[in-house]
Amino acid sequence: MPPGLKDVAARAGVSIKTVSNVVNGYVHVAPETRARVQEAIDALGYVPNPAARRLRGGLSGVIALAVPDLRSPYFAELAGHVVAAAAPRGWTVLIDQTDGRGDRELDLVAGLHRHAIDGIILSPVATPAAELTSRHGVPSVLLGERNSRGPVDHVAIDSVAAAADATRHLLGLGRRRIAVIGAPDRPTAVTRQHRLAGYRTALADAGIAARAGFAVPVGGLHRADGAEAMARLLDTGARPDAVFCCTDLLALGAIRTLLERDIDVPGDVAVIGFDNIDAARYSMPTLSTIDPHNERIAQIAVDLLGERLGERPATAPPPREIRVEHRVIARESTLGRPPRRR
Amino acid sequence: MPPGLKDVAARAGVSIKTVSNVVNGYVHVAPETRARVQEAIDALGYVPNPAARRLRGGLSGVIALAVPDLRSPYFAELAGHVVAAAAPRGWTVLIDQTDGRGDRELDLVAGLHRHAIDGIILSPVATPAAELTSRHGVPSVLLGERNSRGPVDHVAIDSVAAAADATRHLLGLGRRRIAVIGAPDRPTAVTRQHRLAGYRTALADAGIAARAGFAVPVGGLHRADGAEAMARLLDTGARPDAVFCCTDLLALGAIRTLLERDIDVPGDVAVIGFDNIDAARYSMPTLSTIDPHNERIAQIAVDLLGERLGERPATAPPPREIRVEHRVIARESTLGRPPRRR
DNA sequence: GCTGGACTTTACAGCGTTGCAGTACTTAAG
DNA sequence: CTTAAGTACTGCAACGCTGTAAAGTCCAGC
Repeated sequence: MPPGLKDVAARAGVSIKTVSNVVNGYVHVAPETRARVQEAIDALGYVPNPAARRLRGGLSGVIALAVPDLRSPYFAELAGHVVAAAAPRGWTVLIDQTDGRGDRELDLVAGLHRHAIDGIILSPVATPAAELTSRHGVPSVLLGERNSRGPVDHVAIDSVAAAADATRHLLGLGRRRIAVIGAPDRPTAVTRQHRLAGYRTALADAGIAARAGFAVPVGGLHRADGAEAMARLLDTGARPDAVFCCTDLLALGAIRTLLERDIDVPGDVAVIGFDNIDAARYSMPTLSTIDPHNERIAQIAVDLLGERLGERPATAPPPREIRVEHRVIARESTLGRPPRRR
Repeated sequence: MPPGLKDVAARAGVSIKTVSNVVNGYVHVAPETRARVQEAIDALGYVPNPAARRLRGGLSGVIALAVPDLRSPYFAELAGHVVAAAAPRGWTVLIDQTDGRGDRELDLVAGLHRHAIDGIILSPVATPAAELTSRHGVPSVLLGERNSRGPVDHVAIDSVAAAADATRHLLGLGRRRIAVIGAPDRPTAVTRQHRLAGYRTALADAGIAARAGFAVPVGGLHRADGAEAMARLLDTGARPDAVFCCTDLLALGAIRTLLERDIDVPGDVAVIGFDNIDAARYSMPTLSTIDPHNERIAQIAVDLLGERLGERPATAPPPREIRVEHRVIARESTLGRPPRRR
């Protein structure tokens, strides 16, 4: 049985509360007493019991992160950043996989784990922000694109503008027959709707009419979906000279199809993705993309939670909307490879 | 303030304990009473407080998973499988990133979060199994290759045999000048030592002498390390006709360097990796590799924890060693591309 | 010496839950 | 009719911790 304050107190010859005071850094403890207590703590290997602290009304030091699927690199990297950002505060992160299911997202924000966690960072894909109320809920931060203001804090890039920037990058290279892979296949796919909107905006601004069949919907966001969508596009006889893919994974799949058919990237078709996952830096060719600064987003999300935890619910300021800058990262899949060496 | 048993009891007109009995499925509750209590639970949105349960000596429904870094696809995918395997049991997973630091690994097994979690699944990279004692620790399961029996349950493939199989696959294709990328750069890198040993065994069995300089050490296991190691190998003037890489990420980096130098894969150099991460199925060329059946490993690890949680510590059986079958997955990076179509 | 104040330590209650012990009733067995 | 066994429910205590209140200690200043 692990030791508690009781055991430490007995060993140090003081009251339970004095040990508690030492553990919590209360100032009015005699140095000599503090030393004796500390010695007992070390000797017994005492660790405070967060369950008891939590029960007492305190914080547990655990926050939740809800993502659709860790097996997707984008969310895995995001999760890694969140865990890393939480560590310096002594927080650990509990992971929920929502599988993109709206009911799971709602349950979580409604407070499914409310007793176990101090706050939740949610990367929702299926639920409109306005519906994400937190009844008995815990402090929440939403990540990613949302089309309406919700009742909780929100951190994201301007997804429409980013998609437009990606498209303009292709336009700037002289491409005019620009397709898009990853059009939404259902109305709840908010993120993809934004990206499609940005694509359309950029084309319209350049005075280019949208071509029928150049917006290819996908059923999922996996490499396989990108590969399959690209094949479908080519099989219609379409011959784009550039493709904007709504995620890097789609782009990597699309490139795979292009190369299999001996279509040069970027010679024949330039490809740009979105997310700047790690794999984009090492693919062949390396993938141009939009960098949403996930590390910064993770840090801000953790900081926002940190602020909320320090607030009285009564005096809490209204939900905040934080906009993070994105940037276009131009790599080989649009610029081409540098001169070869051997 | 979220409702507790007290509130539910008041609403249903029964005692606190009866509500507790309903929540826990105690059999001797009259159907009519049960229905009334259930109605109150639903109306108030009652959720049991795991902190209180835990304090009372019960289980919290939270397990920990310790991995070096979620931003590495191998561990991210593993984590995804663990979270998915835990979900049907109603467990949530708390993620610790150890950064490959032995002290963190030791702290965790020693019971750093002992009060918050019911068990821990650890994927250690820096600590010999024998040192992973759990003093006040919680039920633990170790994943991955270990060179000595430890005091806790352990699930892994036979890493030496798997590396030998990978090397034999290259030998079977007629390759004789086989290099290895990812030799350990320090003695604690147990996993890589095993894989190097398997490589050497296979070569020796085939009567091939090890060449000096054909075992390239790496400082990390990232794509960049693989790319850099491959460049280093080629810059020495070595001309291998095959490379066994200790991880898929190293292999993808190595392939990147080869292609940049116009060395055909697998025409000039066949490459095989290890891990079967998702990216290996979609790289260009697709990557041959060893599949360690991570999904199965995750499932077994969760099941082992489940068994341990149901046991009295006194009657607990001794640590188990579970061996999972691996298999060689031959793809384009060793077999070549199928005929092209357009 | 006495008062007041700062410093140091302590007792107690209660957070939400469940194991245990126990009460009150009902039914079956002897 | 008595006893035993079973069913339905309840009350209490304790898990480990910390906020509050309060008690005890010490010393400066009058």
